[in-house]
Amino acid sequence: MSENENKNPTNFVKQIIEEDIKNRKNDSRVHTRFPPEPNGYLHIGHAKSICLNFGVASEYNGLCNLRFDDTNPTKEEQEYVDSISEDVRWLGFDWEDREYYASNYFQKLYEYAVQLIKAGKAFVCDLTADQMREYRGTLKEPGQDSPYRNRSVEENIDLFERMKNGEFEDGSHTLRAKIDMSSGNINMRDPVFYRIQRSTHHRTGDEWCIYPMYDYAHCVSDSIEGITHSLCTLEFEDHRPLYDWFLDQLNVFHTHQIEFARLNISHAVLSKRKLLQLVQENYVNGWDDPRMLTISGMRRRGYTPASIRKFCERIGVAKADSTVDMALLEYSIREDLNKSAPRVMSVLRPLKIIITNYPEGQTDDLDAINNPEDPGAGTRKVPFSKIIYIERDDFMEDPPKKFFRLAPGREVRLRYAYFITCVDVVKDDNGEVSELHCTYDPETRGGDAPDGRKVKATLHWVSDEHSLEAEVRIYEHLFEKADPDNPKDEADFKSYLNPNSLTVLDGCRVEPSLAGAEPGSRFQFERLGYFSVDSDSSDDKLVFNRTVTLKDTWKKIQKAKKQ
RNA sequence: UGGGGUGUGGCCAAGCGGUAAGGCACCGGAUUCUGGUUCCGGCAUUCGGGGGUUCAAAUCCUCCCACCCCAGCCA
Repeated sequence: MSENENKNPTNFVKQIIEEDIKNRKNDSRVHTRFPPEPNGYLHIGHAKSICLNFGVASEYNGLCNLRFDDTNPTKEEQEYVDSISEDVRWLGFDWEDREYYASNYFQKLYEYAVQLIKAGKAFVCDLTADQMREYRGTLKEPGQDSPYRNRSVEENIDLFERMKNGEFEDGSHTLRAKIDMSSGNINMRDPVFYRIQRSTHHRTGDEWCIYPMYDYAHCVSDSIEGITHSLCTLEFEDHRPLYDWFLDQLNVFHTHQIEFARLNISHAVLSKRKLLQLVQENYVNGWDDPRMLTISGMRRRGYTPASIRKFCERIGVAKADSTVDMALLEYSIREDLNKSAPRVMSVLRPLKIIITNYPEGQTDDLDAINNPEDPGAGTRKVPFSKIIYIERDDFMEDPPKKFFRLAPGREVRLRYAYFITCVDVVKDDNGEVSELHCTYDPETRGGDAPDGRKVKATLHWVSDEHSLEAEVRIYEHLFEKADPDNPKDEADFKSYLNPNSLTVLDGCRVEPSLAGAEPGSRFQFERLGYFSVDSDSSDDKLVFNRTVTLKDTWKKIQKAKKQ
């Protein structure tokens, strides 16, 4: 890693904050918040926001709150607040006792609304949703004032109180801000900020039948919590005038809203709506399906919190719409696991080898290094015997020029074990290679030839008698197309789903040291990739997820040849 | 002339008037008991386009072009 990458990268948000600190704005205090709506699971895009909010807070000796933006009881559930809390914590961030809910402020929000009515800045409107849409105008034409816009303060107060008391039907009345129906910014055309909605809230139960809307609740919540910098995504840019309007009218602490570009990743879909669709229509197996870029999916897949944080640091924070290459995410997890994951040998598609000159019934315990990147990780013993398995891909009967691995008559090294030479190829009735007969050179025990002769390849292997059976789940990109949700595309994003995104390999063989491996633990299967033990794994049956492959130069050469 | 934004290599992204950081990807080459890792080298005479200001412009001005967001009683 270059010296330059280690330097804490700058971005426009930090620049604003640094300027504010310099100018002693808010007494140079920095206080942010991560404000998820508990209506879905967190994904890598949220991780960007989490890292940004908690990151700048800690960098400038400030604080970051976790605040659930729970103003719409029809969509929100406790299940989601639990999963969100777990995910933020897992990512490595601590909000201490500052876990807040917009719903904590419902009473205060109500009182502020009354204050706005008294100031002549809000009115109760009887228009139906359809009527309101007509009065709103269009993008290019101004709207028209509601016929209820000029009700007296007294009448508005009375009506609003009765709304709260449940005297009206859902949707029959709204509380609206009195701003400007001809504004070019539609958000300023007398926006609704309270609606009647009789549904049970996951925290306040049936205490309220009116609920504040985002534009009102969010800015006031920020203000109540003393948030200095309210970071949100670009689509809220034209809500900022309304955000500012409420705080100005209320004359309360004024938080500064700053917008940044949301994250997109190639070969993936990141909107909550689309993720929900994949889950509900069973294109994936739940929110934590390892193919999903949800935090829970990535956790199950084997991603580390550090690798996700590093990824978020690398992609930067800016205002330009962008799509980050999935390769960068994969690089980030490889980089982390290369340093930390214990190495182990596993054979995914076994090809049997009989070492013809190896004594029957003998076992050889060979020393293997646990992690060449970490000398402190020590060594372990790996048993060798007469019958072993190697990867089918590591043998070719008629090898092309650059194939270095095993072939008839050729000698290769078995990692940490012996040099072997292929002397015979046995085929089944279909002409498929069913087993190989090889001889080994006892002099090469440990992997080096005393006479100094070299081999071109080192293969991983596993002993038939000692290895454990395992299921391995191989994942590829969920989408074949780099930009499955291109808005200009006529086709549905689901038509770009990769049919090979999941391949379940049964009958894989793993080395015995993996017995009892805990779910969630991560390993490098030498020469193959990084794998983690799935939550479905048990002592009876080990189940691994492939987190990511190793970089594969051989595969690249093959691909280049085909084209 | 509806409003609000954004355009720097294939993908991100620094740059803030002094002559294009960095990462990923890609292409070499060295080391290697993982075709991994590591290392070394290459990769924008040019910053959406045109004009202008200036000794000097990706940075300032101006016109144009492209793309994104907004018409929920969602967030």
